Amino acid sequence: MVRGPRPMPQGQNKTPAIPYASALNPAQYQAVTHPGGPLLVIAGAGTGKTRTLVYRVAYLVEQGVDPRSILLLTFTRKAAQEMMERASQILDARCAMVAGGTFHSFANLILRRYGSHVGYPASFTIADRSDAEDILNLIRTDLGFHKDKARFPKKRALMNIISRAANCQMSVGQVLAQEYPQYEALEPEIEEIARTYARYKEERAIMDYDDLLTKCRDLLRDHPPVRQRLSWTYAHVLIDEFQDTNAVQAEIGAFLASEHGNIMAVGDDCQSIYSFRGADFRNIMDFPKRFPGSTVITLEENYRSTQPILSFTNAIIENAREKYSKRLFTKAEGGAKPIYTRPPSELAQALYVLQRIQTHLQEGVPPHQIAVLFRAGWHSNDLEVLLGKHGIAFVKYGGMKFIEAAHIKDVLAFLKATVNPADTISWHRILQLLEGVGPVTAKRLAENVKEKGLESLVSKSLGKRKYGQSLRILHDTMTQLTTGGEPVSQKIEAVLTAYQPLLEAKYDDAPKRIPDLRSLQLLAERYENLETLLADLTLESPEQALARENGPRHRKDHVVLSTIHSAKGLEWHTVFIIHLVDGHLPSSYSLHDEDAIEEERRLFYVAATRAKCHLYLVAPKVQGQASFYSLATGGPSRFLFEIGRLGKLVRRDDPEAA
DNA sequence: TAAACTTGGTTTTTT
DNA sequence: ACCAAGTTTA
Repeated sequence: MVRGPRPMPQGQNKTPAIPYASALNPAQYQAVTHPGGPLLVIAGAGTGKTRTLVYRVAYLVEQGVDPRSILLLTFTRKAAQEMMERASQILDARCAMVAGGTFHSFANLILRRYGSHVGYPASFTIADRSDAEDILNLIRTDLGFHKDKARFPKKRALMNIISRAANCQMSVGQVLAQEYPQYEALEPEIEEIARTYARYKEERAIMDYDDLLTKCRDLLRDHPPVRQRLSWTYAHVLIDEFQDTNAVQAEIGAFLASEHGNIMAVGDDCQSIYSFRGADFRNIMDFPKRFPGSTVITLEENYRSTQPILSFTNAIIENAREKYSKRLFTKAEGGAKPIYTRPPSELAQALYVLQRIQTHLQEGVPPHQIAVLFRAGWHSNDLEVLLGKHGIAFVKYGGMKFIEAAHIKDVLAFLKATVNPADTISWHRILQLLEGVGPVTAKRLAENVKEKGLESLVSKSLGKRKYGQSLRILHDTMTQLTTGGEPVSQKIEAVLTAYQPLLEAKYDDAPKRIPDLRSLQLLAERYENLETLLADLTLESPEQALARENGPRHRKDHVVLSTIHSAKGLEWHTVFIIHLVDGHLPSSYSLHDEDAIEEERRLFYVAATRAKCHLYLVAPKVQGQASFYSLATGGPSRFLFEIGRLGKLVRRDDPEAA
């Protein structure tokens, strides 16, 4: 059963519908029309990386490859969606049938189907980061380590350690030695927590983000028939942002390509910014070793930025410790130098940005072509308030999310528990909403439900407790939800009815939260199946899903605020980089580690290369004494100092005069 | 045993 | 500013 590339009726016309040679430069053309076999495209910022992938998809489809057998793995689902849309525009609707998404969403799909091979039922639930941390916290308390004399890591640190071990393929001991020397003495205890955590999830059909990747890898590695079948299903594997994939993701890609070798990876070593998730920019260099016979193509012509911006970004990356193989150029001439400014305070910074945004809007720059970028979610707090006061609409990417709000998590816990009654961490959350039920009771009841089923909630001994009545109501709701076959929207309705009184009892600001529940309900109406809804909400930020839902028209009236990480792959006419101060960018956590500083520099590079026409570099003077929360030294970022010709590359702007 | 309150320690980026 | 742990009260 050979199911490799095969001709489709529509694809047999001999003259291509798309003039590839004139639409692409020679390097892009070579990548797009590559005959097959492993291909690595090193694509500098703004060199048409997305364009190349889009045309590659169209080319393959036009050649007669079944679109469903093309797998396009990207960093966000939005990116995959947009590429498929663009490919559909240049060729035809067949391109929308390409299988695309993130590694996590792909792994989710595969594991729903083949999970039994690695010990999971199709109805497993996914624990997002905070669920996973809650599980670790339960285990930590259970094992009693917090009572020890030495300070024991908190749930957040535990999660970081365990996740790093999974992503970097290391043992807990190795992670501790490398990254957390202060906890090295606690290795046996932390190991025990990690083991208990793994067992906890397996027994309850729960996966965390890392499990999706590692279990998918295990499935492909340990089950050759499944691997062969999937490899033939996906006859062409395309991976975007390859510099930010980690070892597990790279293995998944390799297994998928194992039968045919048609793997195309696109990335830029200078833009690797996810080492905290186990990505190593050196991986991209290993591609030709891993796939013998690889073709390597480098894209160096930049189509995004003006020459002054490009000169500046080239100067940033020139100071990287490892020298890179490419130098970007543009044929375009003219353009303004980046503007560097030093507002006297953080508030003055927000005011400056506000005024500049207003000016550009008056000049006719569309709001969605203006972006403000920063290192950490809270860096935009001042600006958000100010923009709100002046009636400038904005969307924010990164930072606190819709799905992380407590009331949304509550509702999702109800839904997860109906899909997977063994999901004790969701039950734990639900039960504590009831008056008179705290952590101890919740834990006991949750374990009872897992062992003995829903009926254990209405046993005689519990009926006498003061929360007996609430338990009966909960039991009835959940029984109805697990047995009834009604559509998703009705199930949500039932959950909201049960949850509303609990919400009102728990939160003083309940009226403010109710609209969010309606949004959730609206979002859910499109789904036929609860598992899919839950997986989508956990694997893609609803902000992005909603933005897509409301269409481009909605997005166009909003200025964009974004963390630099979330700005990956995007571009804007005008870009502000704020908090360009030592301690913020580079972040103070990175200052003691050379590799970490290198990554912060790449982060700055990614931010600056997002700009097409205008780039603002804003380094506020930090006022007041540094508290625990603001560790900035107040000096402008070292990355500015190290650029020797800074004075020639940027124009200074005196905010006092503005 | 839950809930309300005090105190002391921590700190980012994302699927 | 937030979270965990300890203390007090009901």
